[in-house]
Amino acid sequence: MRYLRTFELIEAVVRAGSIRKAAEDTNLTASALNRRIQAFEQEFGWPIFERLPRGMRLNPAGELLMQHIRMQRTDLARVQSQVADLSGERRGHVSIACSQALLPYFLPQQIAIYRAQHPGVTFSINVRDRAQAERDLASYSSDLALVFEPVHLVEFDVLYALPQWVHAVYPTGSPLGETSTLRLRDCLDHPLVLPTATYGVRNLLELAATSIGRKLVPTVETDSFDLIRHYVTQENAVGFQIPIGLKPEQDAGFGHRPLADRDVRPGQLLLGQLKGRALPVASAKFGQQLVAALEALAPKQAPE
Amino acid sequence: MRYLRTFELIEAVVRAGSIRKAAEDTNLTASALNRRIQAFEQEFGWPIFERLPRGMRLNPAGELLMQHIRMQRTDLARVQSQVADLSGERRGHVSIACSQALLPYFLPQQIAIYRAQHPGVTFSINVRDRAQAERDLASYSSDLALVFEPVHLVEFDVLYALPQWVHAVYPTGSPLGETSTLRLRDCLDHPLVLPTATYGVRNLLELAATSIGRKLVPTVETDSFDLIRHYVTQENAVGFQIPIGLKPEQDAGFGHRPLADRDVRPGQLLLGQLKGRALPVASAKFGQQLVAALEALAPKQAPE
DNA sequence: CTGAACCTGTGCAAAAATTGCACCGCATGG
DNA sequence: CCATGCGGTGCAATTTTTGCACAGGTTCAG
Repeated sequence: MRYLRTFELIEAVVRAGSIRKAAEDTNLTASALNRRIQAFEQEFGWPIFERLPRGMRLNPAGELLMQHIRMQRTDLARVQSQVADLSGERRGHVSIACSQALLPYFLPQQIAIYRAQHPGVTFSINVRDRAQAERDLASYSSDLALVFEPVHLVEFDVLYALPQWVHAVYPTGSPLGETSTLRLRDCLDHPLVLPTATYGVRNLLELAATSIGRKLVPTVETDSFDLIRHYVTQENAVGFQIPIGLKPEQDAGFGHRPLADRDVRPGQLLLGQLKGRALPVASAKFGQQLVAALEALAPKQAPE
Repeated sequence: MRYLRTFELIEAVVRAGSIRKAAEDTNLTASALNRRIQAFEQEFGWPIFERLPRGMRLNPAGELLMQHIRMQRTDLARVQSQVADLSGERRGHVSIACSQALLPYFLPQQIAIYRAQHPGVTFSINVRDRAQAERDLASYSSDLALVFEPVHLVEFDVLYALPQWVHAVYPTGSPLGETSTLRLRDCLDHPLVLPTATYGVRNLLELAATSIGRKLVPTVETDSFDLIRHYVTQENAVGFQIPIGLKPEQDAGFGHRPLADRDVRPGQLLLGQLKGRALPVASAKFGQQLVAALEALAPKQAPE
């Protein structure tokens, strides 16, 4: 959009940190770019950049303006998407900030279902921990967030909350698969493969361990859920995940089952958006589909 | 703002209804304006105007866009006002859609108080009936609304609700001033000076009259509260108003007192804004002052 | 202390976009 | 049926934006 050029240039300067670098990125001369920034500041009424000997940095006024710019851009996208929708064709783009657990089965399936009906819609999936996901929403860089046990919840509008019991993952044939109920203390006798502290599963486990007077000593600590799943088969270890990231049936090589309710409280997988924001049509509709899909998942996943 | 020029031009065309007329208003040639509109439509991706033999009219896509334009413009104003505020000086503009009853005493006083502290802030006061006031908020043409008994209340965020008992206004010396409690039936024996049906006071009175099996037959019906006040002294008539528009003490020529609670239910004077909208600093602060002022008014105005 | 490497900012001419003018085709309404 | 008012277009004039060269300043390494 031509009339948004000034905003693009401002953003380029913010990103690059100096006019000269931004000028390269935007295929302009530093002088031309410089004058556009100056012209804008004059119209706006206040400087929006601090001039430092090493470049430019947003001042508080500029920060406020940037928020407006981001908001205004995404709102224009929303309008365009609504217009496209009333022209019959649904086009558009859905961006989701989500937890790793959604990657193997849930999201690929849901996206495929949606795209079967609306092939014009594209997706971007950004893997974020729960804190980053909320920041993504706030900066309008994602439309939807699907995360486990988010932290702040301010400015977060919950569209659906799905309870998720933490599952233990163990190699096939492990004694952990035998007992009538799986207790946390039984797991702690095995080598532990744990997610790092930024993850909700780890948090729930730490709480649970503390309350039975034990400590979690991870043999392997990782931010890859994939690694957790695959490591347990190597060393008769035990890993932990939420069931939405696992196949319902036992997989070749490893099995999984929920930990006892009284040991580890269930967490919540939350689908949400930025509070008060009107989403583009495609994102809103995909959100609705996700709600329906999560709803269908809800009762079945309660432990026996 | 230079970069908003395209939007201004679009708005001009919408207002004027044709490119040629809009061209005059904007000091442009029809051809230049025409090409800017066409260029925008191409960038936007869809036409936003219907070409009629007699001019241009927004199509549905255009309506959506206009909403975005209005929103974006007022949000920019908000940002500028916030920036001004963090520069220490408070500048800005407050626009209020309000009922007539606020004009004689309440608003002038409140505005004066506010301006004493912030002389840089200007005001526009738009007298609107309750339905219009809400439309004003929705189209971003007013920041705040202060109205009696609004109708829809969707998209309306209530900042404060002040109960208001309908008062009868009568000439000094009228028997209506004598009784221990003022009943509606006593008023109905006098010639009635009533506001038109768009007003909340009329609405409350109609409801009350119906419930005691009477009908309101106005001698004078008007949309001027001023006329109501002044007419009663001419013909020993009785008018009705809410107390916020009346001096607490009896005025020269006429008196007023609340109608009995059981006859006419009290209405609500509502201060509100558009739901979910972030107001400019000046408007937000003035809103806070109004809330405080209304709060201070609340207990004293309950009838004995 | 010095010179290279950054940075923002400015005068001026070249390039690009916008505009005004004249005009076309078309529907409408007296 | 013709005058009027409408949106749209080719082309030249005009305004705006840009690139180039360069000024003035700070930082940092040697």
